[in-house]
Amino acid sequence: MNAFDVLLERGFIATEDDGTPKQVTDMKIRDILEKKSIACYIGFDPTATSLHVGSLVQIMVLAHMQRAGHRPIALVGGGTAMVGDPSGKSEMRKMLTAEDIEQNMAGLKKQLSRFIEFSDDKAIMVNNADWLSPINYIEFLRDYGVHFSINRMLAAESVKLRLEKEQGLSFLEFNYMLLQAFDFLHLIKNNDCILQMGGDDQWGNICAGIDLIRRVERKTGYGITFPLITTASGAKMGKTEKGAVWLDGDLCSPLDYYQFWRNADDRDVKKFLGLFTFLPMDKVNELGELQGKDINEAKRILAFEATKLNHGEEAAKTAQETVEKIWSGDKKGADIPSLEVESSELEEGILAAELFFKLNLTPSKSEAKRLIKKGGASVNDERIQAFDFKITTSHLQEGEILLRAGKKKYAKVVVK
RNA sequence: GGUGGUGUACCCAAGUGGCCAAAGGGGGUAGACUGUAAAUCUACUGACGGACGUCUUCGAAGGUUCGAAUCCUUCCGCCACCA
Repeated sequence: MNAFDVLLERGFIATEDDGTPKQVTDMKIRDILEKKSIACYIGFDPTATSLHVGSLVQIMVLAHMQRAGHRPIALVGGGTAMVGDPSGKSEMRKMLTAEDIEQNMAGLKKQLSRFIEFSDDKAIMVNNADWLSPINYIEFLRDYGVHFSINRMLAAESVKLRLEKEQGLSFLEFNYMLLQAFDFLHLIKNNDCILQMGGDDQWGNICAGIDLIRRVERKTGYGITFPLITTASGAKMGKTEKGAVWLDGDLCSPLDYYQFWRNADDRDVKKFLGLFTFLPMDKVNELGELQGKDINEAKRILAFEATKLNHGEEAAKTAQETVEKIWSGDKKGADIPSLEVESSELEEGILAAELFFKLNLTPSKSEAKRLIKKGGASVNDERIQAFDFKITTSHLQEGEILLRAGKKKYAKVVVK
């Protein structure tokens, strides 16, 4: 099957009610993907040291492309990150220093490598700062500025939105579109990259690139965008204030990562299986049919597969075992966060709230006390009643003490 | 450059001298109910302290006042119109 149909089938590409694909600049791209091997790209912003699950759609798309025999290019917006994309944002983005960007890029490559094979240039990562930085303003205006129509740019949805809102739009941000268009032009010239993809907030930028390519190179570029994935409850995926679900294991442990998927909304399970695993579609459909509590089996598989992709099979197995041990009531030796304490300390008794805080079960001691008051904290699965409850050696069970915050977060204390 | 407006906690948004750690909503967390789901109901949601106490917070720095998010001064950011 060609890459286009794969993406379509797995739910990456939005469709009309009758099933015809939306957000594709030209359906010819389907035939092209069928008949030959091409290079395609997606841009990532190096705004943090880690990507989070919000970028996973883009990553998976590149991975599917590679599997179908195409060559993915991950473009890191090292140059454009210094400008800021107005698309979809109500605020101006903070600008980053070159050092920040450098550091972030390294993180991104590491993470992308888990999904995409970069060896032998089967995929490449490029930084648009390489060609954007040397640009000379006058030359750029003369050579490319002539090709951009302000009228057309103003009509772009992303720009229109900002103009309507009271935030307005600075000239700096307005230029983002030109730079991104230039990226595409650069890649089609130097890497034969004829396809750009991205989130659907990138539609206008992608079209601008295609336009520019037609005018300058007399070639045809193609674009496909993907709808923003929201959870069934309407929230943007993986972007909770406190816990953006990062791909980096240091920022979000494999265990938490596993649990994130395990706790997916019923209504999202089928969609997620298609988007975020490589399971064959008949398997996905089969799992998607499950109803009622049987759907937990599908979530189990989703969590495992998703974790495997990001953290590797070993980590996924460990996470799954740990979680299932805990839920089956067997908490001994589970691989959960732990803290060592001196036995003398424990003999005197340690404030439970203190331990909850130290084990990151709560962000502060106050929060821990609140949790206890709410009845959400327990020691060895017994609810703590008093906010100044002390934990002592009497709570030791086979050398450890199990702490639990809420239903799902566990940690343990062990004696040195 | 001129005029007017605006800057509040994770986000949106009230608040124009004390009753403001700051209404309301969203989000988040917890409890009940369940299927580690959803929906619903309830509670919590600055930090620290044995909960009535202290400290830090309302763009920044100063000032007036017994007392300021609220008044004054300067500065910074953003917005709109004019030029």
